[in-house]
Amino acid sequence: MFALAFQALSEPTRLRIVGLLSRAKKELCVCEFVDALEEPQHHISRSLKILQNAGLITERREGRWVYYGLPAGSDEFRQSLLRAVAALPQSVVAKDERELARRLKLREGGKCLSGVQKIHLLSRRA
Amino acid sequence: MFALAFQALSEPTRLRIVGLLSRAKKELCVCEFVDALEEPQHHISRSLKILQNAGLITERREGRWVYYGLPAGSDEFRQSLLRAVAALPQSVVAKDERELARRLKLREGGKCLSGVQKIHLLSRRA
DNA sequence: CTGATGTATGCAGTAATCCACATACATTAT
DNA sequence: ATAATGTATGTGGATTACTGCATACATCAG
Repeated sequence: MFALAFQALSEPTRLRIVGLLSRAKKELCVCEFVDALEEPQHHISRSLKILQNAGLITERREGRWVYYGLPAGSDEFRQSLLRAVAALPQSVVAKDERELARRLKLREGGKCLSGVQKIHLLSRRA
Repeated sequence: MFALAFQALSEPTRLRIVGLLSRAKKELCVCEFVDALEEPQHHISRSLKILQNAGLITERREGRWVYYGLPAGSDEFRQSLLRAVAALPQSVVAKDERELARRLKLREGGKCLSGVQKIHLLSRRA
C-alpha cells in the first residue's frame, strides 16, 4: 500500500527522523535520535519501526547498537517522498540538526559508543 | 504543520483523488470524482476538504458545481509531494483513470453539467 | 553465570480518525 | 416562492493511532 508511506510520515517525530537522516547523510543510531530529537526512547524505537515497515529507512545491527539509514536504491515513488522531506524548510530541521551535531561528537572512530545521555528523556516527565 | 500534508495523503481515497488530478491535468468536479472513484459523495466531499486544508488542491465554485484542481504555484515542499503522487505506478491509478475518461464524456463545452450518475454510489450499500 | 546497557514491545488509557446515515446549505429551474 | 440538484456537514459508533509505564529481549563486560 502506498498510502502507508504517507501515513508513516504523517507524525511529527517520524518526519523529524527522516529529516535528520536526510541532512546527516549517514546512518544514525537509536540513542543518537533520542538525544537529538529529545524524545523518549520507546517513542523513537517505535517510530523507527514504522518508518522501516513503510520502506523509508533501513536497519543495520552492530552489536548492541542499531543504526538506521536511508535506503540506497528504492523505487521512484519512495525516492520522490524522500526528496519531499529534503525540501522541508530549514527552520523545521534547524534545531534537530544542531542537537545532532553535538551528539555526534561523542562518536569514536565513526561509531556510536555512548547510549542515551540525557537520562531525563528516557520517558518524558521532565 | 508539514506532517499535515502527509496525513492528508495517507488515506487511499484522498491519494487517488490527487492521483487523478495529477493525470487529468485539469480541474475536476465533485460529481466527477464520485463517479470515477466510485465512492460515496460525502466521502469525496470530506476528502476534498481535507486535501484543500493541507494546501494540496484548490477549490473553484461555478454555479452549483465545484471544481478542484492542483495549485498553480505552491512551495517546493508541496510540489515535491505532488511529484511523489505523480510517481505512483500506473497500476495504482489505471482503473480510476479509465473511469474518469468515461465520465468526462458527459461534459459539454468543457463543463460538468450532469451530477452523479451512478446513484447507488451516493452512499455505499451496493 | 551475572549484571549492565542498548533496544524493542505488551499493555492500557486516551485521543484521533473513519464511515455511514441523515440533513443542511447553496444555486438554478419552473 | 417552490422544487430540484450539486455540495457540505452534524452526529454517532466502530476502528485505529498515539503515548507512557513497565518489562522483555539481545549483546557485551567482568
